[in-house]
Amino acid sequence: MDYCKTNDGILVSQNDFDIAQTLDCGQAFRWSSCGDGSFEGYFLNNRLKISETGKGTFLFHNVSEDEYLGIWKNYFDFDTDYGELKKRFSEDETLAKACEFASGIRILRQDPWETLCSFIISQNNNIPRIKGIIGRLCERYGGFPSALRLSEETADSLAYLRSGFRAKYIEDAAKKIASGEISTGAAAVLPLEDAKKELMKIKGVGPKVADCVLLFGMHRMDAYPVDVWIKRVLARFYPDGMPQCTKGFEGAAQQYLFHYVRCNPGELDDN
DNA sequence: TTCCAGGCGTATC
DNA sequence: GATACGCATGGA
Repeated sequence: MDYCKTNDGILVSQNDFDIAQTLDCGQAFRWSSCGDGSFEGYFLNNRLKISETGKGTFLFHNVSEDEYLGIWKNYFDFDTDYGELKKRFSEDETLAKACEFASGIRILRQDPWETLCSFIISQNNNIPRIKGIIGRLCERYGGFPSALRLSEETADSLAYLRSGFRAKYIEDAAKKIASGEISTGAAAVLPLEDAKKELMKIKGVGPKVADCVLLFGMHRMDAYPVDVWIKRVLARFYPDGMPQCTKGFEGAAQQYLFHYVRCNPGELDDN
């Protein structure tokens, strides 16, 4: 048993997991630090406070056993062996450093629609402002709005978000998902390139956002988003593409690298 | 003031 | 298919 019930919630023993590294590495935008190492946030409309009470031991505050097993265990991807992944990745020198730098990153299993909407907002934007826009969105609707609810809006009625040119993209995404014209469920089982093409029928969804949705919202570990930071990593270390040891799990490797170079931009310098 | 931010749509060649 | 440029907003 890797968890037990306590009066305060569920206590979980888990390797290869760091709360801040996982929730604050640019894959999710609805979590905030409590300042003491704990984080509070949401998956859909399920609220959670999570703390590390000892090395490798985590408290899911005021969570029932059913909620832990039915929601959070899956959200944090506790059934995937990231130790094994990191072992494979570490055949590569740069990846070895990245995995060691933030060894507790896990790829969250987020909601496809929320992830789609969030990464549309993320384009040509910075993380604090992305969080601000999503925060205003959730405040307005008392939680992250469904595609159906948002499909009633227009770019003009979304002006309160102050999301700039992205408002018309949010409108298009909401309408295409709500109508069923685009189905994330259908895209999930397509070959990677076909799934990307399907998502890219939405205005404001290009290759990078599509990969983010596939990786962070549909857990397609073979999808790896190439943003400005990963472009720099590829140019500096992998001119011929991601190394062979990442095959099938390029997305996870990408996330270790992304976090590593964002925190250590000097590693990109030639020397 | 200017530059930049987990890009993309459009025009142009 | 490749490349250049504009885009809303706000923080550094």
